[in-house]
Amino acid sequence: MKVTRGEIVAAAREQFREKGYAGASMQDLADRIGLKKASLYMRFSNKEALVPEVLEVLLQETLSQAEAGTSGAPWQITYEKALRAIAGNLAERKRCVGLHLAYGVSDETPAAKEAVRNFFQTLREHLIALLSPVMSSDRAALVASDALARIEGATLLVAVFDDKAAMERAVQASRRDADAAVQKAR
Amino acid sequence: MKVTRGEIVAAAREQFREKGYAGASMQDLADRIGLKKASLYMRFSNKEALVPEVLEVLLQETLSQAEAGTSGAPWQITYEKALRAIAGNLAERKRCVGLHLAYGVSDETPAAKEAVRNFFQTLREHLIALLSPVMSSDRAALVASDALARIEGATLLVAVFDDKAAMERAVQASRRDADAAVQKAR
DNA sequence: TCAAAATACTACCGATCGGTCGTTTGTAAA
DNA sequence: TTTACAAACGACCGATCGGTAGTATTTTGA
Repeated sequence: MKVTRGEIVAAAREQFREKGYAGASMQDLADRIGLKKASLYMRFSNKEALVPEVLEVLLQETLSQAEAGTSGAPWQITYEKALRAIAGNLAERKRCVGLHLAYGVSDETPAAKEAVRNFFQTLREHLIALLSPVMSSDRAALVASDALARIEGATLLVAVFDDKAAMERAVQASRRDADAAVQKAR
Repeated sequence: MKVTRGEIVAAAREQFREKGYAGASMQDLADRIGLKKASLYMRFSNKEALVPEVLEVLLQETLSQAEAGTSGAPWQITYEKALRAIAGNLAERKRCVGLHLAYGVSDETPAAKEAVRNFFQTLREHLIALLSPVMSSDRAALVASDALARIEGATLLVAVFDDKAAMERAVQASRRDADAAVQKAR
């Protein structure tokens, strides 16, 4: 007895990753964690309520990976580590939870939609904060946005062609972009 | 009377774009084109069968836009036009059909999965063909793949933040990447 | 002109969807 | 040992899912 909230969220994360928001079912999720559907609804009032918590866990995991042991390191190292944290599980698991949810939520699920927006906004701001010390904040915003797009886009090649090298290239290229932006600003 | 196959495919394309594979329903699709569901099944034997035709239309549309009036133009112009054709409807419509389908299909829909693969492979090969005259085919493959990833990734920013400028930056940056690859090879 | 082929219809199928009902079980404080 | 409450349960809801059987209507070609 007693399935933890964390276990539910972790399983929901896998379901969303594999099947997207529409494709994931509460019955399936309940089965995976060894609960009956009615019991699952005890813990989460509806399907949409899973989304913010899944993204919150994913965000914390990503940010903690990004910040692990980077104190005092030069900005290039810290930035690349952050990119790699975002790229993280994407290449292994073949699909990106965030992107799958970004496409899956709509105006019919406003809470989920806002959660997705906050998730990516926080990621973006994290990257911007790493770049701001070495370039103007306007430029940092563009470089960070493009890095995010590049990494998320690489998940397409991973998903469709199993091309994991594309993800590594996206990380490296994004780091070089940041370097170039610093050079140009001088 | 008599709804054309093209009208069905066009409507299916919109549904897949907006709701993804799992989220789109045959009943909804039938309603939009003014048919009863059973009549829709007369024309397409199942939901999965819609996918290859939707992608085929999208592919032809993209390639014809890419090739329109580019005979004799320098490769940079032709390449950028192709990138812009791919980027095309993405920015307006907020979501990319190809990417939404790429994430939505699974091993349970093998025909659809293969169609998605073929779609992106053909797009990629088209870009590679444009770059091959001016760089090694290995390098062309990498540059083209990264351009595709970049543009598809930009759809995330368009979808989540309504950041259409990100798409334009992705196109411009991809063209510059190709230029740089040519310079480096000399 | 007339029959066959194509197209569309009504009506229905079993399965599953998200979600809720009333009830029982386990656990921990009083 | 009683009490109280979260957690889990079986059974069920109306709606919708993808898909099909049988029939009517339109288009077409000989």
